[in-house]
Amino acid sequence: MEDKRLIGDLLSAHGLKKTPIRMEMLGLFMDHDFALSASDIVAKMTSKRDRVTVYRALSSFEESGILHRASEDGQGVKYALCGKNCPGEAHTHQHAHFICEECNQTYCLDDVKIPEVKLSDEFLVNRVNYTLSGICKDCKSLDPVA
Amino acid sequence: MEDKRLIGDLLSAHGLKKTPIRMEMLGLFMDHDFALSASDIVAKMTSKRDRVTVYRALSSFEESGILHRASEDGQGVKYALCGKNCPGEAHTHQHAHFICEECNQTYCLDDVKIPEVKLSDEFLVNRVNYTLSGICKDCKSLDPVA
DNA sequence: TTAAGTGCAAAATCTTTGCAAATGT
DNA sequence: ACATTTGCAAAGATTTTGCACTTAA
Repeated sequence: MEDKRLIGDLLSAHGLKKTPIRMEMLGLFMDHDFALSASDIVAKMTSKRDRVTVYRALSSFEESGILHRASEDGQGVKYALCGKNCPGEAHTHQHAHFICEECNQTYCLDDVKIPEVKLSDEFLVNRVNYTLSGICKDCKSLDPVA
Repeated sequence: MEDKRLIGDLLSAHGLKKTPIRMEMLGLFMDHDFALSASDIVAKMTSKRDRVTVYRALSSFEESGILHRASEDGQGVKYALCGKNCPGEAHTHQHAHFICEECNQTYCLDDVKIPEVKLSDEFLVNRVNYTLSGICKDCKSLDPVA
């Protein structure tokens, strides 16, 4: 992974320490184009780590704006890297997500803008979440049946 | 609640038994215009009931198409009644949901159609979930600050 | 009668909190 | 040095499973 410097910079830029665990965690997010849950991460980490540490790192990353909650499918919240579109604090993550029903992976569709709707003034809208689900490219090719 | 017959019919129509618990559960869903989690239901049930029974009834209702998963905010999946728009098995719940960040209640915006987007053909879309969040009418009136 | 639903006990997850020790800057 | 991060232990919450008992149809 040549992104090591990038990851380090990302951490420092947010006032976080470059510890092995956090470096590895962010590496995982960079290596996957879909969202990861705490459990996903623990499972993928080479060096065995404590779940608690992962939870706290995720919270920390979310607070710092490095990650955002991409989806909460079935059990467990999933996180994804904030792209360039993420406007600092105001986390109106204006892109859609796709969850594969087969492999349960969550993809960030960074290029798909969330269409707007107008709501009755009974509601004050702060955030929008647009999540599609179905079959992803990988599972489609494996599955002869549609 | 005069909907008793309605609820009973709903259960029979799906080949389910009209037990007191299930009747009461569906009554709760009819009495609220927002989604309920298993915990919400247990808390609201007059007669004290087992969580397990509630979980199993919810699964049963979801399978039958009486309820659908409306949102999964933070912890716990929430369910809502399927409206007339719900096309039987193919649960493309084409209406938006609103989650209040203050009281955590989930509203089904049955009248808000989900806008379509086109995805690359890498993805086969089966379902769409469009969830807005912010402050609901009740919390807005209580909160002088916006 | 008999399949569906219930209740209790128990376990598997997921997540949070507190505190002492270790680590990065 | 000092605030951050970690690890362990422990607890709370959510959800699932197994089995015997009850109940609606």
